[in-house]
Amino acid sequence: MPLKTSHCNSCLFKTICDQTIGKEDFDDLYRSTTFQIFRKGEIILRQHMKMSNLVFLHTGIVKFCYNNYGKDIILTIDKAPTLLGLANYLNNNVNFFSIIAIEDCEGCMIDEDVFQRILTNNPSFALQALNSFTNMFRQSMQSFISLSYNQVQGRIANILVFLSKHIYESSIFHLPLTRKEIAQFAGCSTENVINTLRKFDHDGIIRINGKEIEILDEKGLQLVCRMG
Amino acid sequence: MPLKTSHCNSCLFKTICDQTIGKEDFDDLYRSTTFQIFRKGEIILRQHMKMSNLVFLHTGIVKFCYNNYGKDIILTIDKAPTLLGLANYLNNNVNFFSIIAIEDCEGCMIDEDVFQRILTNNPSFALQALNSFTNMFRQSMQSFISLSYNQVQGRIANILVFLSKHIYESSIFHLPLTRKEIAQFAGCSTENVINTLRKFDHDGIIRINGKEIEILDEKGLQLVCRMG
DNA sequence: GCAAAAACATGAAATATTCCATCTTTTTTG
DNA sequence: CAAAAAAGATGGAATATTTCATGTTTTTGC
Repeated sequence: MPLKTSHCNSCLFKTICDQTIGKEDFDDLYRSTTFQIFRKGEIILRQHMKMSNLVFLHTGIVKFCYNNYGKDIILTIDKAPTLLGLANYLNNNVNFFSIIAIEDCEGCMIDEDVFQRILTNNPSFALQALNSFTNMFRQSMQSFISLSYNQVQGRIANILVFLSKHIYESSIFHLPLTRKEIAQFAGCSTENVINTLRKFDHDGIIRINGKEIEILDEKGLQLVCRMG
Repeated sequence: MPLKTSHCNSCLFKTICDQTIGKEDFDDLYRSTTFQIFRKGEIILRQHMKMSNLVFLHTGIVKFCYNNYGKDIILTIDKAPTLLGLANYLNNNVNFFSIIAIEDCEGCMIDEDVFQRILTNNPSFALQALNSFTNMFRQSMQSFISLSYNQVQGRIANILVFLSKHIYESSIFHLPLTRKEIAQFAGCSTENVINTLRKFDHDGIIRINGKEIEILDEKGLQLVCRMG
């Protein structure tokens, strides 16, 4: 595995581990990992499957998908660097949702048994993991609130702000999702997404050029998040 | 504190602690707790406040409330016995949401510093706490999905099933919430709640008598949860 | 590069939902 | 206990949203 070795010295996960677990524990973990490339659309973790891995994502963007009686919905979106599978791991190892690459990704598969042993032996590592989980929980909660108690305009505005702030950290970005996927994220019809984006464009809040989106009036968009 | 002492031998929280932390740690915890009664409507933990307590709820039912720009929404409902404040504790001690008694409650306030020390020293206790947190997360996730991707009928059906299965464990129960609160839970207007409940009654799925609700056709209700 | 598929787009009809006005019933409070 | 307040209920108008039908553009796979 030449790829694995070439990355390992500068790996962020290693940096975190260096601060929280001993060299021996890390070497254990290291031996258990395998480097992996996921192509756009590939399933990294599959809903309902028993899993024996966590994945530390080095590069790329993923979506958290839940299939509800045949209907796909998107719970949230996350980007590297991040540890994937923690919520599932805590759910008796049964994947509560699927995690799917929405652009090409690189990650290291971490053996679940080794992870568990380290978690149990290193409170500070466990606390770090807990913290990461809490952040995801908070993010989900925000989506939850936006989705439940806003109308479609507000939900889509929230999604745009989320993508801009948390995923791309830029006011201009290339949409990684189709209109249909945004609809699955916003919990509305595809047509409604198209019309709403177009309306935002007409109102001068954003500028659309195919999948390229630029937020022109952030204050205006924030207003729609609250009021819409 | 006579009330405190009289309960402590049979306390569930003590039973859990006995399995995961040593006597010395528990005595520490014990000395830090104070017994407290919360009347219906009282705020147990207040959103945005820095808190220095967790609460182990012995009896009663509570709602998790989030105030979003002046609009109150209900995230979920929980009943004793349960540990309250874990999500907030993990969120840098800043209360992410409020927890409010919807009927009279009894609980023990647990000092946050003592809790933290025990959490750090006892991996199995931490894992237990983590597990409790995961359950709450899963519950929130279910609400989230129901709320986002169902229409009002489905959401209200889900709420009825949730109250019946997880809170009252009976097909007949006394609604602890007003129609307005159900609306805050379901993310819709009060009128819509009233009409929908009435429709369920007309359809013979439930029977309403004021705040008394009986689920007559559970299969039918489950169907509405999925399709509605 | 071309054919097929998927994504994007638009408008109109059907449906769901809220908002508002008004009334009755129940609960709270002094 | 009576008055006031809150909750529950109802109907209609206004608004939001979906569904469907249809056409255009872009992407995908051989």
